[in-house]
Amino acid sequence: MEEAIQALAEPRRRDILTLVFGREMKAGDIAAHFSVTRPAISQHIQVLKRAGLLHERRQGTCRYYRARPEGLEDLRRFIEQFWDYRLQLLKAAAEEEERRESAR
Amino acid sequence: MEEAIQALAEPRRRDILTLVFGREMKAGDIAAHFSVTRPAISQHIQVLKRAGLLHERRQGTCRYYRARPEGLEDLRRFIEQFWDYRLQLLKAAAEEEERRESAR
DNA sequence: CTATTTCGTTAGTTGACACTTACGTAAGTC
DNA sequence: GACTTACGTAAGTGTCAACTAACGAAATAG
Repeated sequence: MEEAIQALAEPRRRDILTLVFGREMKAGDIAAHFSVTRPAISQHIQVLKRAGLLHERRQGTCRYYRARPEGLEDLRRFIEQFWDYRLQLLKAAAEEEERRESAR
Repeated sequence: MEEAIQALAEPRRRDILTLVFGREMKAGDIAAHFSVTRPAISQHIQVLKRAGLLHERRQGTCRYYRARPEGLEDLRRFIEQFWDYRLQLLKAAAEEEERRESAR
């Protein structure tokens, strides 16, 4: 999870991930979407790959990438843990409200 | 969301958030849990607060903090979007498997 | 009012990281 | 073999952020 959240903390890497979400793209085509140089994007891709957030498929000299949602599993659990607590708070607040309603 | 994910990218800030998850704690007591200096923790707390991830309550000279799950809403949506896609892929794979089963 | 406690804030330093330029590599094409 | 295409990698640079030490502020105790 450490690597995944570090990878997502960079806005451009989130953009890359969104770009290859649900469809494969060549490294060069990905880089073409950004204003920074191609090596910069290549380095971002390596970070995402190392974090388990990208899947690579090689064909000839090209490398195709697509998002790999499984890499988000741990981070998702971390977030969801807090979110469930929020729902629990909301439920408790609603019940409190109901008690006050019926007490009138 | 930008501020939230930046805040969570730092391991110590995640530790702080976990520490005040479901219970209030004084700033000093939070700092006592870590090996770095108190000002360092204080700065982390400010980052978390600015990101909307912490709630502050002042009483006398003390400041009590607790996790504020609502601050995770946007980030949660971002993660969940990819996760839903994963479930969709799994479902498609299962149906494919079923088709091959019944075709035998 | 002075002293103490509990904090936040500022200044300065160090390390990490995103970037560019230059180079290396692997798979075709002629 | 030499050339091209589509990449990754290495070296060097500037920026930002996490930290410590020193200081400031606000509430309370005596």
